[in-house]
Amino acid sequence: MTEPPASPEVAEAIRVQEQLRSRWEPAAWAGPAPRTLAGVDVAYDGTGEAEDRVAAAVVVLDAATLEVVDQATAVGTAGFPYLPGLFAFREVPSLLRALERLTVTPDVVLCDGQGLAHPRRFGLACHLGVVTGLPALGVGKTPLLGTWTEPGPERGDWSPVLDGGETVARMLRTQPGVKPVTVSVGHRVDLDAATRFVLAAAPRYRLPETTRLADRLSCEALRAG
DNA sequence: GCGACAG
DNA sequence: ATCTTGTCGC
Repeated sequence: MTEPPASPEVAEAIRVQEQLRSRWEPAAWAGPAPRTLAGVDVAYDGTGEAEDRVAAAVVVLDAATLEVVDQATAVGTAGFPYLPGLFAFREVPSLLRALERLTVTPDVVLCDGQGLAHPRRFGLACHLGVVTGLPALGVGKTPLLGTWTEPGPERGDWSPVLDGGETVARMLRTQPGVKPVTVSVGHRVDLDAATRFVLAAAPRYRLPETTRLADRLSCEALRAG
């Protein structure tokens, strides 16, 4: 309940986070299957300083064929240090600049990190979803918090991630016998829909193609820029 | 009090 | 996130 602010910047970030949270929309995915799925990721030069050089990338894929239909990048400075729980303040600014350079508006954004599976229920996927107004979900390699049991061994098997008595995410097996990923609600997408979208985007590998392509593009942009 | 801690 | 060789396997 209490969060001892380590600095004025941190206290302000937490305040902004709780302010944005009031604009969060939990609405279930009601529309037809998305036509496009976007993946976003950020590559870094340093190890967690506010001065680190960054390269943000967004890749838009056709949801049915997973072919790239658009992509964009933006290089700059992080502007905020890496602090668990305040990750969005490090990635969102440059991600917004990359998103502005797209020529198409994606139907759903798959973020590399958490959504509701966050200490204040407002991780990167919620934050980016709210500020862009786009449906968003979180797909992480490792959970930030919560407890869970090992999901079944088949692709599509999942188990709930609980925190404080509520389900905040799912550990989802995207490939048989491979370590599960963490899927959580971001904005305007429910957990069932988020699970479907992640599985659709990960037909071959553990991580969805959206994440893999955005990761590759961001690394290239960092080296080039 | 101590450790853990998305990328 | 990033630093990094070889190695096991389809």
